[in-house]
Amino acid sequence: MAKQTPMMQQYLEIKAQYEDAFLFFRLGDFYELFFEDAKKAAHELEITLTSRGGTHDRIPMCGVPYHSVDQYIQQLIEKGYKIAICEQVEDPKEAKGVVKREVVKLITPGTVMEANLLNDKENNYLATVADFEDGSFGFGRTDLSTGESAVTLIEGDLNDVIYELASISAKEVVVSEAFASKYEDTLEQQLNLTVSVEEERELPESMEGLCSELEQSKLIETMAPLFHYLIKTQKRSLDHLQKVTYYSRNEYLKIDYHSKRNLELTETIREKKKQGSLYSILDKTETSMGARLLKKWLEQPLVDRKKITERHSVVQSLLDNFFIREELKDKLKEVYDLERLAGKVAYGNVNARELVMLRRSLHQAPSIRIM
DNA sequence: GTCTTGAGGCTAACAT
DNA sequence: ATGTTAGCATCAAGAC
Repeated sequence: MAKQTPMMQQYLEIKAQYEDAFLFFRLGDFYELFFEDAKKAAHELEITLTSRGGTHDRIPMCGVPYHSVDQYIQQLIEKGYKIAICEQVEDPKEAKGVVKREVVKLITPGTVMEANLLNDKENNYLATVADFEDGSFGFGRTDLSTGESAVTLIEGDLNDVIYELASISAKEVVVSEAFASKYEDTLEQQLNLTVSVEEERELPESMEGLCSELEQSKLIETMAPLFHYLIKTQKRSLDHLQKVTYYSRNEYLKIDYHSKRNLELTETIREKKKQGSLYSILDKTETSMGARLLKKWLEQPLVDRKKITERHSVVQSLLDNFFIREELKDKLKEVYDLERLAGKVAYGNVNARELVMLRRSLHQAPSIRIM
């Protein structure tokens, strides 16, 4: 390969660390992509592929201005790609030679934090699968935007794993290299999700507290790679993550994929539209948190009689008490997405408008609690 | 409405 | 040797 300019050397060094992601390389007012990234991105995003350099050996390039980068990120995330955002980390006026640059965050389908890329009414799950020597699987999930995590064991085959991944609509799954080489194609094609590899299997010290309620070592081993992946990709505070909860797959009714589709619980069969689904008819929720909970209830019906009765009696008491119900509705209208707001605060990318939303929401909390 | 320009880094090519 | 300039993705603001 021909000798590169200083900036291209810098680019290649950084790119080598993020082989599996599009590297958005900040250059002045633009994020630029080079080489194969440029060719692929130009094709996916339908933008012009150009080049830079001299008259010979020009380097393929495409780019977008910083103020409209979000829409392009969104397109790539929706297609399941990962993106590394590389910023200029010193003042160009002070810099001698090329300005220092660093990857400041990795955006992947399962770790998106930007509100405009997330659907309010749906969780955005990053899953993880561990395969144990006895043939069983560990299955875990985290929604980075709300901070919730849950884990279970699967005594079954790969189809049961696929069922679990499909039932939470996981966007991305963290697995070992060995697992990926065996099943990556199946997972990507059947479930349309992004597969990420993480080898580290020891639980990070900073995450021990989150796993304090897990009693079996298999459960902790399942979650460890997922937490490593989060630390590696996010480069930020993960303080808003809540304790990992254990659930048994027997708590919920198993509905096979085809039945679920035919019941049109959350989307219609032919158009995959929400409108017309059972969920869209039942959804009278006032908050995003409520909408996500309702969806969970529909997709994972309870089987334990006692729990079902409990849930019914709560619903019944609200049905019977018109005034309390209406008052509660009014108060909840003032409540914004607390789960995700908390995440943004811990994460350090909260803005003023969102802080005002947080204040209004918390203001309602005491009176709601009394009811 | 349509056309032109500049936004900010970096570099190749041309000018002194 | 050192200095100046043209170009280069898209988008929004300004000119017409």
